[in-house]
Amino acid sequence: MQNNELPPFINDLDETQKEAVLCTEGPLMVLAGAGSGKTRVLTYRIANLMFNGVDAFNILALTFTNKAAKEMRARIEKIVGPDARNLWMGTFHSVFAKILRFEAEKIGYTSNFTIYDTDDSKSLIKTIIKEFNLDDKLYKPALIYNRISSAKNNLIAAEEYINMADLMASDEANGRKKTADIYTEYAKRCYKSGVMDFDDLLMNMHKLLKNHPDVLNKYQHKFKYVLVDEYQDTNHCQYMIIKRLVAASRNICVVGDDSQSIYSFRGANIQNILSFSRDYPEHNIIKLEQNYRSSKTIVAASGDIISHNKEKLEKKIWTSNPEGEKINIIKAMTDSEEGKMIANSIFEAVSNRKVNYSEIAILYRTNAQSRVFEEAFRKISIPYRIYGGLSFYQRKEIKDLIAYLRLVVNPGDEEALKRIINYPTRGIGNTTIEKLVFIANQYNVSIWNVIEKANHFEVLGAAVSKLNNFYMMLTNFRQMALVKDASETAEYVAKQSGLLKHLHDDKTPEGVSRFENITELLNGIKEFCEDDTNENEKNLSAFLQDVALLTDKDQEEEDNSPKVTMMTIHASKGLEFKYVYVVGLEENLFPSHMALQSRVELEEERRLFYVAVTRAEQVLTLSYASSRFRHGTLLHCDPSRFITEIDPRYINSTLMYRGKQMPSKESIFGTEGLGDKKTSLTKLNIQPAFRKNISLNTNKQTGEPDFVPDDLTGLKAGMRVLHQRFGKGVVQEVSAEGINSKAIVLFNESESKTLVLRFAKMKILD
DNA sequence: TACTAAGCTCTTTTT
DNA sequence: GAGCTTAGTA
Repeated sequence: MQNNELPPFINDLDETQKEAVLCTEGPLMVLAGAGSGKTRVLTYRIANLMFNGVDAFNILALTFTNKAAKEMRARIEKIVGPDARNLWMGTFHSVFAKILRFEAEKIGYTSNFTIYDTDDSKSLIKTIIKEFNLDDKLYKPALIYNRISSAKNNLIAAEEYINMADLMASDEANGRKKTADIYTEYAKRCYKSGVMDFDDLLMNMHKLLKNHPDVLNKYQHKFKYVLVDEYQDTNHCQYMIIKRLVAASRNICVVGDDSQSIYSFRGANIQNILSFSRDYPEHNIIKLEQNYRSSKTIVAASGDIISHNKEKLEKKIWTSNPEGEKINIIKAMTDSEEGKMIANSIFEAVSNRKVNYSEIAILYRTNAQSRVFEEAFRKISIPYRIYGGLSFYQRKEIKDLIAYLRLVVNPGDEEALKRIINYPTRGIGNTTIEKLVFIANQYNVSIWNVIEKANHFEVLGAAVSKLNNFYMMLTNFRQMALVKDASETAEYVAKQSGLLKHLHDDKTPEGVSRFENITELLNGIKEFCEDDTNENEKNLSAFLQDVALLTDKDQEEEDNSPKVTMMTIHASKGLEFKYVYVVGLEENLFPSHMALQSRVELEEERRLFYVAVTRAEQVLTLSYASSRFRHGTLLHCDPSRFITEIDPRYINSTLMYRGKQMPSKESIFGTEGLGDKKTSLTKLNIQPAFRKNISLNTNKQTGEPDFVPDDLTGLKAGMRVLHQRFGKGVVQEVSAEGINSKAIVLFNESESKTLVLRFAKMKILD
């Protein structure tokens, strides 16, 4: 660095933040508590490097989401100008994909490799399991995928897996001793197809640096300063790549918060942050402990929560913000009542307290929980936006066109080929495809190679001419791609493949929307080609790489009207809202029943709760339901243990209960209920017999559900009913109208049950 | 071969 | 509630 002047923008920072920005040389770990201005420090740090004469090309900043990278780049650009465009900034996956495409030949790929998403990977694994004649009940594709993924994240290649005694032993113990063979075949098939999965992008990057000293040397000198965001979420593979990259310069700055490590299921290793000091003995540690985001109450409550964890680094988070309101707790009878109560609470906040919809967020543990809130919000017209779930790029029609494009770039792409070889239908049925796969495996070539030589295989019979047509169509597309840009090629492919016509002919509402989505994708490709803010190439290959690594959160919102945000807690990381509702706080749901096996897992759930709570700036509301319809069964639920872990001093004593204010604290903190840590998963006895004759499918022609309980129209509180199993009862409350409505019914003057009307065969007596 | 209805299973979080 | 498989029909 040439000059040591202080940049003018430095005065925007507090003393510790300044320190973190100015300490540019050598290893630095910034432990940044929630709301402590972590992004600010990162952006200013990069700006300061550039201010002091470091070339943008020599700075590498790695993040976990595209959004974080994009935002940071925009903020830096505001400070230092357009030079910020030259920064190497992006997600681990996208930066490494870019480098790998450039260095592909070194590891036996071409720069036209395509990327398998999770679905593609699982589908291939499933195929392999079938080919191996293994029991797919034992060898579940998702399970094997996770096993392979975590091996890759730990830098264990297929050929090494067999030598890992502990892995092999645990596979053997689970009766899945062929896992190693599946991994080997999977890796072979991906390589043969010229394809990388998400984990390969990391593992191959590591392989590249490890086996090619010249390449390592090149990037070590290129990236003079390396910054890593959310360091607590890095896995072993990412950790090793970083370690190699900075070995020469040792200018590594990691920013993270061990209390917010919530991705261990994806291989994240909290040890990476806990042992930074051991890896870099000459390091500095700076702790950002002032929270600028939340009220004193919320900061104190969150500190309370995290103090229950054993594994953590010492931090004292404090704030000079006002005391703020106490935390509200909402207890509902059922999940749909929970939705209704929160909808009312939001309605109240917006109309009486002048809160904007966009300042409100609903956070939940699982995506499936969004449904009840959607229903409740729609009923009283609260605008909302759901993040996660099925994203644009996961829709069938989008994946179909993308599959065509992937095949154009890389005809070896097996999953893409299987997806569209007979879509729209062109008479190449399952039997033919099976034959193709069989031949391909026999000759150890790709399916595409077999199609190329289809004439040589008599077994293919009448299908040969159809395969020839398919081959010619695709060859035509490939030639097109050589001379035209991504946009024109895509349009041509959409038309000539028959995909566009096929969707156009479908006049059902879904069909129309599918057609619109394809049009939108084509527009998106056009924009990609016309976009001159990034320096990237505009060919199909570059576009596909972008798309493969895109997530729902990265999508631009077309309509900017204020909306309530709904998302999983995982997706909420890095965001903040004035009003936050953390919902579904029930034992076995949050903490998840999957995480109750060990202390370590429970601590991660607690960190997740910590993340949720610390998203809130001013008002925090926690809610739970005492019964919930989950996985096809109505369950009795106990409140989450996390609620009891908050000091009652921070909790509002006027509690909401079924829409009314309840003065008593005892109903929450009394003897029954919360204090009791025992979990119960009592199934209310809705016998399978009642579901026997009820099909959950909707009729495709009319869109109507197959079964509607005709006796129950107009069911209201006070009515006497006869239930097939429980006998006579009195309706206490009906939650909503329509097919999914639930009724609380009192049977035998004592036993109250919440019934989903769809499943409850009852008669109205009066 | 293509399509559909019915039946079965599984169900946390995601770059 | 969704995805997948199977069986049956066009």
